[in-house]
Amino acid sequence: MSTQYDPEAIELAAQKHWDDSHCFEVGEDPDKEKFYCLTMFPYPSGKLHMGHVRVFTISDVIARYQRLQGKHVLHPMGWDAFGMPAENAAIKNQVPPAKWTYSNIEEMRGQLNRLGYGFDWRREVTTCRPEYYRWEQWLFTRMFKKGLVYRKNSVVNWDPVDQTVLANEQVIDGRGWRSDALVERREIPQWFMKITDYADELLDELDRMPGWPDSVKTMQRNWIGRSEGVELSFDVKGEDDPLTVYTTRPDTLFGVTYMAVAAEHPLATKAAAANPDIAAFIEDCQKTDAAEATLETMEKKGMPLGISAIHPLTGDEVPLWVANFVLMSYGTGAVMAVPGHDARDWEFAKKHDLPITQVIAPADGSDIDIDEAVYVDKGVTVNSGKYDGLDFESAFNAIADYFEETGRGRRTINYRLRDWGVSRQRYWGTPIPIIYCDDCDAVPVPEKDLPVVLPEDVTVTGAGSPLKDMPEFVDVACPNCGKDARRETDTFDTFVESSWYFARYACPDAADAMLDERAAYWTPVDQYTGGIEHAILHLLYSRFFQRVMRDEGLTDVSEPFTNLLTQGMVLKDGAKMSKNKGNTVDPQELIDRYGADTVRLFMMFAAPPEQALEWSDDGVQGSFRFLKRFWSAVTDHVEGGRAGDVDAAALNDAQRDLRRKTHQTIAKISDDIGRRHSFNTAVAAAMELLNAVNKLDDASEQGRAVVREALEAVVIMLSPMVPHICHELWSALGNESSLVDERWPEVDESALEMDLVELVVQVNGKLRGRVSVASDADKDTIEAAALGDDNVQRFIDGQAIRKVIVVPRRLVNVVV
RNA sequence: GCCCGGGUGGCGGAAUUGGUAGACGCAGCGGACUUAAAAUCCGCUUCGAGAAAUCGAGUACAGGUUCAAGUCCUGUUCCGGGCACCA
Repeated sequence: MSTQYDPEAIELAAQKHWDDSHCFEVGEDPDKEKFYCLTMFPYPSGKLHMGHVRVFTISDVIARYQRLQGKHVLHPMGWDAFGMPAENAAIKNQVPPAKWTYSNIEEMRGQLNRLGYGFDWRREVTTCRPEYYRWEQWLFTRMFKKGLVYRKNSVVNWDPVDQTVLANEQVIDGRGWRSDALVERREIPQWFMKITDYADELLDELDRMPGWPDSVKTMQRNWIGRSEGVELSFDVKGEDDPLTVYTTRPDTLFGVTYMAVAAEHPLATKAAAANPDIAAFIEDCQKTDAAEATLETMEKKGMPLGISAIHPLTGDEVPLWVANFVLMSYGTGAVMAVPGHDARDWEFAKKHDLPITQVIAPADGSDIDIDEAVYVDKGVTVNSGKYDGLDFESAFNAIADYFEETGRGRRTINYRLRDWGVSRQRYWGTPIPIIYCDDCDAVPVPEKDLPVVLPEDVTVTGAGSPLKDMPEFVDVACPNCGKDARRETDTFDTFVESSWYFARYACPDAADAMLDERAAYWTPVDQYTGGIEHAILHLLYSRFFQRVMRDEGLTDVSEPFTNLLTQGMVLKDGAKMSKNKGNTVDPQELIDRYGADTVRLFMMFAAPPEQALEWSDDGVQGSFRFLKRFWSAVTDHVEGGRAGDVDAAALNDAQRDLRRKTHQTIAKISDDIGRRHSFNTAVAAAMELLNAVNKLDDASEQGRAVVREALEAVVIMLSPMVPHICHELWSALGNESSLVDERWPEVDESALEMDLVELVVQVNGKLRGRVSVASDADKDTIEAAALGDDNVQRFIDGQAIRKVIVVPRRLVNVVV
């Protein structure tokens, strides 16, 4: 064999071997323990970027590791193929989105193969294909029949110049990205899915998901935002209907000094009709984009409506304001303001000179000045009439009881979570399978007429969906009454496609059903890997869809992803790699120069998977250098012929030390990959072992035997990260088998035993010496040895020893 | 603004359950090999003092708990992710 490490030759040979043996194509085998390893599928944007390489390598490492553990591993790949970039490319280059997308997929599939990922390509799923999206349309019509979808008006960003709806991403500093016009909020009818019907289940189940990071579970809990509160009615002077507000702090009710409604609220609309200033203010409120971050960070503005509500307990008049920070989409679109005990209300009251009343006092009796600082903690009620002197819970219950008894309010549970708006005014997406008839209203497309196929031969101009100008698409007979009717031209949010693709991989060719019995074998996903940026939306929508599919009888599984790994971004010069910033590194160039294994190794070694990874050209060099050392360590060894087996009883000290290191390393790497997903430390441990192998200059029979044992272990254990070089070295070591069919090495506990251990000795917590003691030495022996150290005695310096703390096999701390 | 992370040598990072701060690698410095360069190999490498032994300081900042804190607690600060139409 060649002594020169030639990555391209060995990588192409290894890839050919995997292809020819079809080793990554898996069927269902009920006798084997299955492991479904999945990565978030990519949007086919053109070429692979470093973020892709990172996430797919992590996933491939886990998949290959689990296979070496003897599991039956499914590792599929597909394409999240609908989305805005295809339309943007279409406008720019005059290429139909479909054509652009399919050619990107071809390019990227080739790159994935060159990186040596062990995907089962027979299961490839492409979401823009009718065979895929027809089932999503089908499920939507089932949800329609169950009342799980509905249509209502909701807010979009409107570009008044381009006369088109903009995504939040297309709004830059409140202006349209092409027209530069000030964006307006506008309401249009859109379809919604009732994810709120599942809010409690989605929330409660988080407590039983040990395989997810706590941070993601916390984010989802906060996003769902379940709160227990009270709905209260305030009479409004001159109005028949009362104004209803929701509060989680009814204990502060006596502190209400004003109320505020959203700009879209009917009371505001009514007041605007009579007052041009208010009308102007409301119009001004519309001149902003719809993103919550914008609303929350912009200057809090408001205006009195000139009408008053009546405080339900005191009978006082409370002025009504319209304010830009009240959201029509949350709660009732109106809030009661308690400036003494709510930070935002306090600031607003200060600014507009509204009264601030203290109605809660600190429970510890300390004094506060409510004019100086807001007090938001729970405490004891004051200035609250007959409700004075109550703690939070008593006040909450007393006031809630009063409102329920008088029929003016009720205890209620509120969610921050809103129903999922799935309509998009875009072309390149799944057509929403609805037909509008003047007589029958919105009618779902019957199952026999599915899929509603998206025409692919179109010209995209950027001014609205081209579907609107295609009578052959739009004009259709009502499935109910046969009258002339119009097809919906909006398409689904692309999150709909990504909310169930993981299940479809189990049975991508199922022609008669969304899922078949193969899904029961493979789902749920055992290990899901993807970007932390998907911590809420994609992962929550998928959990919702899984339950919708369950309730449709398609599966018994409720939670789609048992274990979740969220990987960090790839940065260069401290910023995310992106075309905009011009700081991208093309993975293909590095593959051409160093080979796929070097790129994979650097990705795994440079940072733990959850953290951001700082790109380093020098670091890539280092990974390449390591692989060259690895290559020559093995090829040098096999030049001496195949070494025999280890005879543990015949080893000298140096041989025993290396063998101990080998088995310590097996234990460490197994734990690092299998449990901790700490790939960087696993690689470091393999490097250390290889350094130790290179230091042992011993051509004796047992010397070569312990080296072979170490090298074989390293070859197997590094193979998930650098599969090609390991494939080649495995056969170089004289093995007939294919490495992918091997088993992970086992720890020989007897090799780990040690006679002596080194302990650290501290005096008052500071390191002052080291002692070697027998590994089974008792506390007194250890103490005596520690006190016998010269430097330790120097620091004790005759002072009285107050305490000696002995931590077995670690340290001794002498407290004087 | 709100929610979730993170901050450790010149750099990426390690320290897994509160117990030796800096594993492993990069860069740098010194040496070997070479006519020379590249490649490779060996040694040193947190900062300060010292010939050395060793000592002092040190994990964003300010406090606290503990025999012992990078790790736990309180407050601050900076950076990143998400905020419902980017994917």
